[in-house]
Amino acid sequence: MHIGFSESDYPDIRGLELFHRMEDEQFQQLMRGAYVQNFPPQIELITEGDPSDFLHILVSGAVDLFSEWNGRETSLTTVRPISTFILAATIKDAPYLMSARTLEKSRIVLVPSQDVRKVFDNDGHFARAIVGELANCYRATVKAQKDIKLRTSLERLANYLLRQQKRCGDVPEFELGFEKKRLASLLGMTPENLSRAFKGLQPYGVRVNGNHIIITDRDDLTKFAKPNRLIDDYLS
Amino acid sequence: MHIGFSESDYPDIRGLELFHRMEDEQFQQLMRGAYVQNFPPQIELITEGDPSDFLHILVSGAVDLFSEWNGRETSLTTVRPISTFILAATIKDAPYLMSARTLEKSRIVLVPSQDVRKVFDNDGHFARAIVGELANCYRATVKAQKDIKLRTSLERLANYLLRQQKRCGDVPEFELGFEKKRLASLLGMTPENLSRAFKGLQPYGVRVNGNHIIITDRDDLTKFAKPNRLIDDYLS
DNA sequence: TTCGATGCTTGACAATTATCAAGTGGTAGC
DNA sequence: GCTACCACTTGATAATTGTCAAGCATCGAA
Repeated sequence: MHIGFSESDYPDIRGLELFHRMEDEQFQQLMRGAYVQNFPPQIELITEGDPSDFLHILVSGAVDLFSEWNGRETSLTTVRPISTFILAATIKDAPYLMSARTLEKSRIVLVPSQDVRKVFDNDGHFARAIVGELANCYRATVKAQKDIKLRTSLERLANYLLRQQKRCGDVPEFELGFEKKRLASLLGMTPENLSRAFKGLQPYGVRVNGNHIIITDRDDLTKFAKPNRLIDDYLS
Repeated sequence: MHIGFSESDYPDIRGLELFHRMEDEQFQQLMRGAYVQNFPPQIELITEGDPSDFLHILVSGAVDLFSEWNGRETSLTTVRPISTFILAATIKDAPYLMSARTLEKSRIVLVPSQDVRKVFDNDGHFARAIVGELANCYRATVKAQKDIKLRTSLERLANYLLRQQKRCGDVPEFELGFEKKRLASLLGMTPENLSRAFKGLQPYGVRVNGNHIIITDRDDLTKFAKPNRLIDDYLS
């Protein structure tokens, strides 16, 4: 499973906002201790509560961040390339708050947390870039909290569909980004409830066929969903 | 309402983790443009969606961060002295995601966001301190998300009581930190449901009299609440 | 091909939570 | 004192969501 670091990954990683403006020397230092692994699907990469030994950078594939308590489990977010995850735990040298598992075959760069903290202490550009990244993460979770506290599951699904539609280029037909089981977990509901929620959106012009979605009357759905930029916009 | 900056606030603010290690000159630059205001209770300081013109530092009093959507409202967190709020919006120069209102008479330092960003660009210590602060905020919201997605309202209340008990020094009798109406909102439930939830915890040794709580059998309550450090601990 | 596993759906039912309406008690202001 | 207001509670009811069980379809392995 373990593979030596390939320099072909360098440009992609260097291009990340997080590493873009840092000193070349510092970047090299980070990469020196780093290595790459390819993981098959459904591998648990991280278990919540463990010490954060590595900053993870997802180069390709997809990773689910989830959490468990008292026998229940919920998905909190999905990481897509190219981006880092569990940055906050790395910086704070604190235990992971979420577990992580691959959804697909994934290529992941592992940077020792110790190195990240060291470079963070020495490189102001890097520190500032981390601020940007953390602020984004923070604001994303605040939006997620608003979504779940202010909306019913039907409303959350409707807004998810509109967001996904936008991500797919505002076309009337598109694919659901996830397995329905996981979408349900992300939206904070059971698969059964999701199944019924799709039916509940039929009157608003939502047609479902497996993972294929057709939105026949976008205005109608929007009127129901009432999307809000302070909850649903990726930017800002 | 407006009062000129009093230097008596300096030491308190300087003592904040956020400002502690920054260059003295930079700190002075921040404070030069800052000013202090005293607000009565129930004043809306910030409206979500507005541009973030000031970093707020709560010197005394208490502030509620909340959000609205489609006629509904929910409290997301409470700020207590001495700490900053809406740091992420300030740094990103992005609109506020939450509104803020005073709960009590509050003394607040307002630092122009522009100045914060300028000093942030120049002072590596400040940038690093901001990282620490943001990471804390991020991890706090992740915990809140887990709390609400993995627990029923009864479980959330039970765990809140245990947290509050610990905050009050692990004594069997203590005061609820909030108006019940607000606590309900923080816990993501209606006041009626909270009222019934308190009754639901009676079998586990919870006695309520107004804002005064007595926990007669802490072990029993703990057995029910199943507190978890990855959700309920302030640190880590 | 068959088998078993898994994801999804559906129905029946139960638990949880919200809504609406009414009532209590306290408090601030007249 | 009284009155109006507000937080809180309680009961009745409804909406939402979850649980359990069963069935169907798909897929991959034997």
